[in-house]
Amino acid sequence: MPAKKNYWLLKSEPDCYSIDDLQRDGTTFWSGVRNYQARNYMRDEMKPGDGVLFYHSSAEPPGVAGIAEIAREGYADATALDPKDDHYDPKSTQENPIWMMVDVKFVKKFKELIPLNELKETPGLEKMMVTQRGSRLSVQPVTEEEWKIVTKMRK
DNA sequence: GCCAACGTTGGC
DNA sequence: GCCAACGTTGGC
Repeated sequence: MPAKKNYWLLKSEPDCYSIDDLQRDGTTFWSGVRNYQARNYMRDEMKPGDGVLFYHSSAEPPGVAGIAEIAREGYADATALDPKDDHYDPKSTQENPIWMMVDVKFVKKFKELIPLNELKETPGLEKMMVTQRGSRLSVQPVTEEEWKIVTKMRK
């Protein structure tokens, strides 16, 4: 029996990497995550085919911009191994990587972004991590119920 | 630009 | 192992 599909919310600052960039690239490495909880999700729980809500953070307005999909399970984050990279971490090695990345594939861009405000007002999303005050985690699990609600909010 | 939240670091 | 200081995230 195939493993049950999981759902995620990935934050990106659109000034840095937006849904349009993902649409252009098709697939990208989700590198540079330097938080252990987020790392654990990527290393232990993400698998190809999982659904991704692509979230624009530090944007005006912040919100869910579209849908993507996990294309490759966690592997060593190359940016942690490169001394010239801003995200270089000397504690991480190819044999013993501390940080992980996954590959993410574009699925669709919503006709209109779903602003965080609207998520907060939508019944069923009260417990969603991103709607909680002070939620900073850049890789968040999303329940199947939340996924269904959010993905039905836009074309 | 401000500041709340919160993860990380380092002195003890 | 505690906890204050510090840095970062991210909404507003």
